[in-house]
Amino acid sequence: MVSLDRFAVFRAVVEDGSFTAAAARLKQARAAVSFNIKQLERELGVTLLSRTTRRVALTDAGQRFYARCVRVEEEAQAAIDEARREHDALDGELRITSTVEYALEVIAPALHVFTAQHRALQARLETSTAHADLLRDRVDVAIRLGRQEHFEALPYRGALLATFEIRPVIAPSLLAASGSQGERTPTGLASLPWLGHAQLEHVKSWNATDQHGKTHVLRLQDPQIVTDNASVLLQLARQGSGLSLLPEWLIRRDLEHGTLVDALPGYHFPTQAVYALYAPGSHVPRKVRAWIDFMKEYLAQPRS
Amino acid sequence: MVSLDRFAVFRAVVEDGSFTAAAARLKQARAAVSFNIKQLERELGVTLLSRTTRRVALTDAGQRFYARCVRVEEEAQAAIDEARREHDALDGELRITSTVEYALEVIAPALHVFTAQHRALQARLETSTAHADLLRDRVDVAIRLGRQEHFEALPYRGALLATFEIRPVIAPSLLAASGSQGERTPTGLASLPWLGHAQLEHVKSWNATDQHGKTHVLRLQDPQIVTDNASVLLQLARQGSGLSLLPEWLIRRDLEHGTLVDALPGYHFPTQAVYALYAPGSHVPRKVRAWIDFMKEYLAQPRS
DNA sequence: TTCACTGTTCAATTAATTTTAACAATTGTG
DNA sequence: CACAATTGTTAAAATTAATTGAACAGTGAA
Repeated sequence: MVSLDRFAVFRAVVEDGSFTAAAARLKQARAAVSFNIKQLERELGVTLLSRTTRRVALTDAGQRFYARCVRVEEEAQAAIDEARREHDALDGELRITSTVEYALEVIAPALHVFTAQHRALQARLETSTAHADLLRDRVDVAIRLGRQEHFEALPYRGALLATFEIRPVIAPSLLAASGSQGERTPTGLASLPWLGHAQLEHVKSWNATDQHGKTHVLRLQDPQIVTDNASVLLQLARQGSGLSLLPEWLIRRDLEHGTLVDALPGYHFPTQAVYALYAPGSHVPRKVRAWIDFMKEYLAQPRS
Repeated sequence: MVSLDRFAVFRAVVEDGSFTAAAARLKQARAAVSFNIKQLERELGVTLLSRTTRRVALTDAGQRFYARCVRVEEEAQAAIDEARREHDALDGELRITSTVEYALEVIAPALHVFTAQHRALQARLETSTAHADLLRDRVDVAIRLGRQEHFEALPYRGALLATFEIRPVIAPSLLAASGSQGERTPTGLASLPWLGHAQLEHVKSWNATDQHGKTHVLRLQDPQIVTDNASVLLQLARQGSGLSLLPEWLIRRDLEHGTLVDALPGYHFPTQAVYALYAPGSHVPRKVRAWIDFMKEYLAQPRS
């Protein structure tokens, strides 16, 4: 009913003392100021400014209304400023979700560096297997792993942070004990026991590419053990329970320590993506942007 | 830059939980709500509502902004309500100006009755000879006396309260002492001493109309005494210093007491107007309207 | 799956605002 | 005292902005 936008015009007239001066300040034609004041008075049903062609004076009602106007405008400006400040702020809470394993192996160390750079930020890292509803759970960024195509269909915005490979790994003891005596070729692995991941159980073969770009199909037996937990899979692999395909970031230390060895060195497996998903909307909060940019850079440089 | 009118739309969405419900409450199309929210977010540069087609959720910034919005709207509503209340109120101050004589004889007794009817009103009656600038002096109503045409040119709005006559009066002693021995006719008065009013000094003749509607021209001598003050004129008349033309409201009691007598009973003089001038503007405060209406009624009934 | 319902988009319509220019009223200046 | 300058208002035109209605794509429940 009453347009609040005219408050600013009224305020300008009062403060500048004339319609002309107010128009100059507002960078509008005098007629526009006149129109707005008239409309405001009509909407209120009250005369705010007594005016002849030469003098403008506040009425009683106008006097009080002016004081109110100032307060309204101050409150409004505070609201606007706060929204923008919050948007541009590198403080407050940053809520992140990821899988347990990735959180443990990658996010946690990364967060250690990130929060050291931005001490005003409080990170809240939630690990969940279920894919959370970003909106319902008020999550700022969800780190998801998988094939790129898989995320492009989601109703979120996503940024590709990095890619990684799934590597076939095996305990040295199992490799030594196998009949093929350390033969690390596609055919040599076919007879080894296989540890399956629940989400990939149906995949009985993997495409591996050699140095020359030639594709080899690695056919697998039915797995003897299947689990949905990558950590369990890793543990089983360490124990020599079988050959397992695991993301490179999960097995980095085992490879360094020799507790696991690469079962097909020189061959490449299809890359997986690390995606950061965040709520749609044209304006991304600065802390979200900062975290994503940081992670891109962090994941680009090789880990020590 | 930022339109405050969209705050209400945002608030409705938050409170109703969906764009559709908000649109229903605001009696608008869903598209309008969508448009307004998008504009608001664009103007702020901040995403306030995370939304998929199925769920709407506040962002951090949106959460805080909502709280601010409520305050802004409350302040604005208070401003609007106060302005309207003040406009419709019969309290506060009512500032009136008039000439000293009219204030003394008419306004003061009238105000006595008026303020008794509206005890919350505080009247401030300022008597001034100079015609005040209504706007500069913040006068609500100026009571002015004179010819009707005189006020229609002013940049104020005016209401005709009443009309009155100027009467020629004379002290009985002077009338008795005059040669014509009480002859109260136009010709009989011509030789009497004349008391002039400064504003009317140049007028040497008056048109008087008898009962039959016939106009007589009353030719006067040069006045021996001239003053700009009606009270002084009255006092001089009482003393028998001369014949004087005075407004009927000023001489009412003198005529009753016989300290003055009408010099031309049965003849009529051109009527003068009592005008109430008030500040222009389409909306007249209720207290001003009440005072003017009261005065019209008050002046219409014969004084005791 | 299908269905009902969500928020968004688009083009067309409608409404609102702004401007330009002319005007009447008023003040200060020469 | 007339003149020029300036004020707020007005009217019509031009411009912008907002709103609508319909079609759409995504979502969740039966």
